[in-house]
Amino acid sequence: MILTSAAGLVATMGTGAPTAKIAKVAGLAEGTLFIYFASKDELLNQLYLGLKAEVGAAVLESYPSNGSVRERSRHVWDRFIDWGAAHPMKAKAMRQLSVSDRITEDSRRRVGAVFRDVNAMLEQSLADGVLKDQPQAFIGAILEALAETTLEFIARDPQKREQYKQAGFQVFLNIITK
Amino acid sequence: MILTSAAGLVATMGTGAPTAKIAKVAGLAEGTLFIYFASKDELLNQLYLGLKAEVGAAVLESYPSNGSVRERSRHVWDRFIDWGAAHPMKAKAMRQLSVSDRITEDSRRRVGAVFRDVNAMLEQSLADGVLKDQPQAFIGAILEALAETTLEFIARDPQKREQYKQAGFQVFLNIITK
Amino acid sequence: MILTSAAGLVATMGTGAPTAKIAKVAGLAEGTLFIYFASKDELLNQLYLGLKAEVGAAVLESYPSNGSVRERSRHVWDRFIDWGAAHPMKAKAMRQLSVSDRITEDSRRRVGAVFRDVNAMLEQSLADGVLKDQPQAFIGAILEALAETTLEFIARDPQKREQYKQAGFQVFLNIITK
Amino acid sequence: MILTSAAGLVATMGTGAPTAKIAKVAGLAEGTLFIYFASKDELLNQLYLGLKAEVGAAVLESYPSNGSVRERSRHVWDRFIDWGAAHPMKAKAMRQLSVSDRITEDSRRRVGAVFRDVNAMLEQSLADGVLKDQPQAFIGAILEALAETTLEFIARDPQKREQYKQAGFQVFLNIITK
DNA sequence: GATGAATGAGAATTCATTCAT
DNA sequence: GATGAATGAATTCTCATTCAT
Repeated sequence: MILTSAAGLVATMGTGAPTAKIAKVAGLAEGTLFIYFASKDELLNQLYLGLKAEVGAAVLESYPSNGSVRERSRHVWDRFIDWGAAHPMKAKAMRQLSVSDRITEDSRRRVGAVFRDVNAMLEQSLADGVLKDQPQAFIGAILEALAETTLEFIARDPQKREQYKQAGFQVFLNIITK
Repeated sequence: MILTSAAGLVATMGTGAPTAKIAKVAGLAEGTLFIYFASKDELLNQLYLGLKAEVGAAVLESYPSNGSVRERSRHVWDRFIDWGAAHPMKAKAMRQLSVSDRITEDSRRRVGAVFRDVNAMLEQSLADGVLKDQPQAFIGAILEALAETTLEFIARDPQKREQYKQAGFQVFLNIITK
Repeated sequence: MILTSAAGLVATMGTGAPTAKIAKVAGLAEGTLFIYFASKDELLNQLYLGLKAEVGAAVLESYPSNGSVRERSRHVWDRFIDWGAAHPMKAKAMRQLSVSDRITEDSRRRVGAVFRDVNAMLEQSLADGVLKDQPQAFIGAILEALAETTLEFIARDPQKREQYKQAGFQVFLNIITK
Repeated sequence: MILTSAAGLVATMGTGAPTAKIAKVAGLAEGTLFIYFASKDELLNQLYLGLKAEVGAAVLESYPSNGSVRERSRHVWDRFIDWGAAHPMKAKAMRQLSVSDRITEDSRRRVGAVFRDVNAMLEQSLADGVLKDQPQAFIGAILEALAETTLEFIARDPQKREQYKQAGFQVFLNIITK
């Protein structure tokens, strides 16, 4: 699949990864890629949206709607980290794409929509956290940065996965509650 | 100065900014750039190191060695954010460079050295924070991510600078203390 | 019909018009075009021949064989211009094809054959025109160039159609008679 | 020189001639061409303007301002045809460019300016020719088409050069005078 | 040291043509 | 016959790097 090989190459080479290489890794000829994506920018944006949607789905699956704040936070955090640890390339690609100027404002806005449910949950939980009066986008960005950093360290040293995961969660909980 | 114009262009165009353009903005001819830097990769790495050194210096200047944890944390945080808000281009360039595969492992290691003093301070402060048993690098990375995110939002909406700065600090304090 | 849509696209895009686009406008799939034409060059040549045949037929229809030189000239000229004004796309496509190196010598020769009858008529009329001793092909080419130029101006400013048509005819008559 | 080799290749291959081939024929590397011309379109337009300017200069040189209409017409015609016969590639390239949609309206307008002097001369001469009431642009286009056609035949059969030149002139004179 | 023209290896993209269905 | 996905060579353009002046 094109997006899968794109994720791998963007992870290691950044958004500068050649379309020809992406196609070849996907088992296709150079030109074939452009049947599915009108341009490299479109491919990059679709990749970004696809990855975000994937995390979103992973996080929301069997979400304990009636659990305590702690339970729900734990669920969100664990799912996010587990997904990232299981797909380190995708996680790294996501980081690269986040800072790229080739991702349009429109794409970034759509991602907000995908995470609306997650954010709604967070908002309730934030009742008395340190960030209670901040815009959701800011809180979301901080948590994302926290998760990405945690994943980066897990990727570097997979054996300490649980340790980092746990430590990250402490910070997470600290941020959204008290 | 070459590095200054490089920072500006890397901020807006990413690491793909042409050396020719960097040279021109610096008031030099294309080829002259390569008298000072053997290759673009070297320029990029020097830029990365230079920016990090600059933040490091800003953060450590008139550091209140004998202050309370809160005072010292506040100092570090405020200096970091103030520097970033005063030099949004440099801050953005730093973010671009952080995810680039053109920054060598060696450069990343050297940066650790630059921040040794900051980290040492943090370590003392961490006596009973949530991250007390985590490797310094992890803690440093989380704080860096937090600061970068905060700066990103300040850059987008400079009027809310103090609000974001304050909120970010709360998270910061929460992380390193209790 | 393939040739019809080809005419339209060659008119606007030149001979570089993609076969895929031609097929789509004709309501066919990309590959289907090559069932009817072995290659793009063949399509282009057939288009060229088809257009020339169409003009030839238009010009010869109800040709006043027994009329005076003036009457016959007038007939030829009016028919040519009327056809071109009625089918500006076809006329423009013809011009594009005329200068293209993808039209074979063979095709150009065949066109001569199509116009044999028109030329025969002209030859009689030339008894004492300025070009009386010139090769038919030269005379034909000059008249064609004259007609194409006239059509170009009519296409640009359709309101002055009759004015250009009349002026062009004066030149035409001047060339073939005295 | 780039424009010279471009003229040769556009003459034989049309505007589709690859920039890489143009550069190579000019004795340069592929990329070097783009130091002198920002894009292929710019190259094509400059070529067009250059060729037109060259003809313009050839035609106006030692123009007999005080001669009779016949003398001045003869001068213009002979110079044009001689130039074209001496530079068949340039003449053919000019024809290709004339029908190309890559030549901007602006370029075409500039050419009008270059030929202002020639046109001024023609206008005086037209006092009682068949085209006396037509717009200069139309007359100019017809004469250009006539000259191009004449050159085409000379290129095909250089031995008959004087014959075609003379015959073309008769038509020319017939058009602009009586 | 400084210059900037020249290089040529890529890069993204297009398109005629093929072929399995 | 018809389809349209797949191909990969060809095309325009970019850019790090070199080197004669």
